[in-house]
Amino acid sequence: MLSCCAATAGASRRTRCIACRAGCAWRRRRCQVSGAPSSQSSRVLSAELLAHAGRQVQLSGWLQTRRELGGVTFLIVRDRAGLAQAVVDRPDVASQLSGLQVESVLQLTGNVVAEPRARGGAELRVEHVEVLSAVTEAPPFEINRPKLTASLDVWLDRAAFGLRHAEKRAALRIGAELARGFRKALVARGFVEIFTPKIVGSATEGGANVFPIDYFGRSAYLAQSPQLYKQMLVGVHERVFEVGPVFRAEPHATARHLNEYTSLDIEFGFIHDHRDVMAMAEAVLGETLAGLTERCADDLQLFAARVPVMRAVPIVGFHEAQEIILREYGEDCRGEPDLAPQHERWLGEWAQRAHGSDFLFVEGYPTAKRPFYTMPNPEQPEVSNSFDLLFRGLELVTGGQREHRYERLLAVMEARGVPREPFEGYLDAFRFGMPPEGGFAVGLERFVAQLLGLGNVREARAFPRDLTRLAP
RNA sequence: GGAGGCGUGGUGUAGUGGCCUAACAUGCAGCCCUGUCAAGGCUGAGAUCGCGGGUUCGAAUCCCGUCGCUUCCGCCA
Repeated sequence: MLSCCAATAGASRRTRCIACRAGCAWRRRRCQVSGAPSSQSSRVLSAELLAHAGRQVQLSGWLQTRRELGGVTFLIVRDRAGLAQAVVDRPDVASQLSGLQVESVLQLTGNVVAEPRARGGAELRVEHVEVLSAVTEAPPFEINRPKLTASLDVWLDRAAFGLRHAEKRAALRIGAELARGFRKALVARGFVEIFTPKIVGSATEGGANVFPIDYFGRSAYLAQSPQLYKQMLVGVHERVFEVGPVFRAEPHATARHLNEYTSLDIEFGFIHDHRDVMAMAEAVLGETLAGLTERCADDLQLFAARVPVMRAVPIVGFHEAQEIILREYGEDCRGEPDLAPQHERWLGEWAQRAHGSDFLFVEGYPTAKRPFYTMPNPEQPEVSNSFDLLFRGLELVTGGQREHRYERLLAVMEARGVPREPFEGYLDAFRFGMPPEGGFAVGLERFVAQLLGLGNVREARAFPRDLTRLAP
């Protein structure tokens, strides 16, 4: 029952700890697992309990479960590293616990005993209890069960409490780990992390609606994408990425949309065409997923999640995709400028069946359906050098090559009726030298949701913003 | 913006014209229990069935309105 971080850290270093009392060989050193400095406390984490057998320690955490059997009471304590069992058989200690509900925060002192009957192989025989936070109100729903029974709406309204459930914690850790792995893979490839403004003066891309805000009396918007800024920064760093929030004001109410989500964005120069961007997406996301398997084994197991191997992802052209839908599923969407969600689900199913792949690249969407900065195919301008990456039938990534030629960019903007004035700052990037470039964006919460098989993206975000939910 | 589904103790569900004085599980409270690990046993409290109107001898149940939630579509990651 280890979290991602503690699992790997604990496996190789768990015996080194100054936290224990006299007799410990590692005294005066900093605990490598808990990070506790020698002067602070003698706290031991749940995952470290067995390594401290025979010693007196402090175990602190939330009271996850209490099982009273008359003369003996079992306490399951939760801390950041997992769960540990503590046993109370002294009436004076037991009386201190009366009236306390689950989630009370306790600091337990006692001896660690190796005990095969306890989960984790050891338990704490409690001699002293310090109540750090007494909870006397019965919780709104049960969070100490393997499955959370409360409905999405109910637990999200009490998210500060509901997120403590094992599956919710695990889903958030998976998201954190995906972001971490993404950063690591990109830094290794020479990308610089950037932080672009989330308050912007103009509604950049069009398409998606934006949230207007008041900016010292001027109208401004919450950024719907770092797109334009990351492109400008390609002119600065050549390779850039950002992990940050984006805001979409579309009034949609579906299981796959959020009005605020985390976008994993990259953009880089000196490419030949969008195929280079696809190759980068495959390499970076593949590496991110591979790291996840070893770092989050326990969390993944909670969901019985199968982590896909991302290698040689099949690529189909947009029109080819429509032909496949017609041939395999009998619906003729050829003429339509985009793929509907049902089409993407079919394509995901087909990719699994025909290629054994959880992923599918669809390239060459109609230029007219893509934003103005999209690079058209030089042979067929009505087809763009763009792509989507479907993950188990859901649009996870959008990317492509961008128009880097200043004069062409101006011409496209003119033809599409995009006003030049608000984009002068953007255009400077191209006026003063921009290599052929491209990039992509990944929806983090969608990634987590698809990976874990969550029914709703909202479950992949701590405090989701949707059509009606603005708090907590 | 459009379409469908669902609102019943704290939570999750059953009940879809009279058998409902509303059931079950879990949680909560009390009692019993020294090896539990979704602990077990006994007892108890807890819901005017989202709200308003209507049909009917009779409504949790049917109809209308309204509010809330949810899913799908449009759009997107």
